[in-house]
Amino acid sequence: MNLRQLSEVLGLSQTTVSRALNGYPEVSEKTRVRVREAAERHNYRPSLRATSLATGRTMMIGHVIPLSAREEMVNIIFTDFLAGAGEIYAQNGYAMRLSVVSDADEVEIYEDMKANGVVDGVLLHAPSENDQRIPLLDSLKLPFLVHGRATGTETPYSWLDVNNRRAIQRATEHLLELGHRRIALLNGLESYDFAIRRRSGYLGALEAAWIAADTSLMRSNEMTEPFGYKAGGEMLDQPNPPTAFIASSFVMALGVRRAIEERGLIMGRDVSVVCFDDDISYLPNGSDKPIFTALKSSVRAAGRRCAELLIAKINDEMPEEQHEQWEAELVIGPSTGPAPSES
Amino acid sequence: MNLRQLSEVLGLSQTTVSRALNGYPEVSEKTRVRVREAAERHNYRPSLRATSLATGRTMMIGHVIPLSAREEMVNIIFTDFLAGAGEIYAQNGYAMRLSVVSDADEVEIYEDMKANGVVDGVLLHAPSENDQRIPLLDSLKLPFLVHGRATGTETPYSWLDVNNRRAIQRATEHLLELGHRRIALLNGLESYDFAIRRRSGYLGALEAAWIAADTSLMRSNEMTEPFGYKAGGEMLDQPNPPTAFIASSFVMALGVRRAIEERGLIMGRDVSVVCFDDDISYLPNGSDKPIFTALKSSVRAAGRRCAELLIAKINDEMPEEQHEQWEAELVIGPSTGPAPSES
DNA sequence: TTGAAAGCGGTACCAC
DNA sequence: GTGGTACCGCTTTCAA
Repeated sequence: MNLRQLSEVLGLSQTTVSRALNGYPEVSEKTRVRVREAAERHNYRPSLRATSLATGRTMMIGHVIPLSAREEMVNIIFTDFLAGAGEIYAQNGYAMRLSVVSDADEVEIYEDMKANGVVDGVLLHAPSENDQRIPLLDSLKLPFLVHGRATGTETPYSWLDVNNRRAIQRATEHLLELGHRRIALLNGLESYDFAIRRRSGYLGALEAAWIAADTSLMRSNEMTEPFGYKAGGEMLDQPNPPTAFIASSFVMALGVRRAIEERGLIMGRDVSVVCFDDDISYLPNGSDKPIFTALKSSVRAAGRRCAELLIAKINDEMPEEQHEQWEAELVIGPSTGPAPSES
Repeated sequence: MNLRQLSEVLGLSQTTVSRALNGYPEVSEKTRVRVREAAERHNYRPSLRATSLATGRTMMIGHVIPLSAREEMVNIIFTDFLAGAGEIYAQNGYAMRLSVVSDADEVEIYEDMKANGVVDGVLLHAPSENDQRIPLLDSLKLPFLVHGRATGTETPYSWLDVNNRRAIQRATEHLLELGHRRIALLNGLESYDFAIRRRSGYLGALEAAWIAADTSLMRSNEMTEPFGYKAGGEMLDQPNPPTAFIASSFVMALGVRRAIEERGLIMGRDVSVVCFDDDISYLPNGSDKPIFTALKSSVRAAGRRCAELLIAKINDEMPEEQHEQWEAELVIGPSTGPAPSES
């Protein structure tokens, strides 16, 4: 049943039926009621295809997942963030359009989206330093919101980010207070802005404690378990191994844990591991070691907030660029482990 | 630049330009080349809004995530499965439409999708026993493919599923061979078909070994870390505790691990834990215990295959319903742990 | 081989 | 308050 058929059934014009259904004020109340009932009775649903052609709006929000960044994405963004955003989208009549795209097409896809007119706005994930997608989206006049930030970008843009720098700084300070002096950082790919900020927090805390950074204790790569295992193991096999690790993600921390246990070392006694993750908060904590992780609910809330801001933007309800920096809901504990043995 | 403008520039009709661009044979080769070049030069991109209204196809595939099943979804489906499906979609010009929906709207959303015409097909996740969505989608004539199976459904439908029953049966047999007699099952919600199959595999292995199932060793709930922790702990505190656990997901296994360690028990010596997960394969394995888990790559492949089948279905290239049951790529090892101590 | 014109199913301007 | 009608931008029949 389409609009024409419905209007014929009612003996009204398409115009009137359309207006009645969309809440225009000039329709008389009795007509509106009659139309609503008929629409309900005939199970009328307007075609979104037609509506979007006529109005230019698709009620879709684009999320682009570059193929190369899959590992990062899977860790950082997917699941809770998307679930949170999806809830808000649903409440506002939007749906999420997810496209996995090979890196070569990364630039073109935004131009396509604009020209095709398949989305009303875009949510940008995992920006890199001076991310080129931001000026691109800006010039395309496609409303967008960045989850994270891109240092070095002069184009004004709205973003929402967790305070990555402070989170890792606190983690480092925490380990320093426990007496650790050789603290390793297993970071995500430092082409991503969040990883740069995390490193900065790590370095800041060390500097404040008058400890020189040791590059043999700093590694950066895809945030996977195998990398945590490999890098962690190599560091432990060094002449002067670390007594504590800060992992940039949960799965990395699992890898480190495996490396530790394989060498007959005891987590929390010989080596401490701390991790920060936007996504999963389940760091196994039976043994005597610190936990340091953002909560799932915090990420979901971030997804919700991003969605709200983006929708406001699409509806032109945002007068100027908005920026929100969140403190991660960090958890430390329950037991923090002893100081490292003197070496 | 739209079709009309392009055709004016070329001094051709919209018809010819459209045909040239869409590879219709009746266009002369020189015209086609000329049109292609002009389209390229003017950066012409056809509006998907208009195309989909005209053709009735949207090049979108719907995935529905019920709000209540979020936890399950996040574990089972999201990430690798979606990434795999997304790759295939992209290769074929499709995109994924993800909608998070409250449970009350679960039925209506499919009717909406059909009437709205926003998707060309639907991928169904986490079916329950006798899932009502299957006859619904069938009657709506909306092409769909089920990831998983729904026992008790008489409507014919295409599905792709991992062999959940055999996977858990093998896990159980494995623990039995190690000498375990009190093996606990922490299952997902048994309203889901996969959970029913897993339980069946567990019971089958016990029965074959002439061991009576003990309901105090069987629990079913959302597959979260807290549930694994709680249920695992309660079982361990029983007068006659289990010597081994089979967890239906990775995060559940982490919860069990926490419960074990909190009680001063040693993983792999006092208690063994085995888990099966479609998603994450990072069961920490430093200590002496069995690992039993499906691989990430296997799930990604499943996503790809599902997408392929669904696209074939949408394009009417599938003569009859297709069913594929996959053996999970299971990993056992590296060390299997000793037999439980006599009690 | 090319073109004119009628859809697809709505929205919104302009009359009445 | 209601209706006629010209779009939105592409596909597709039918005629030339």
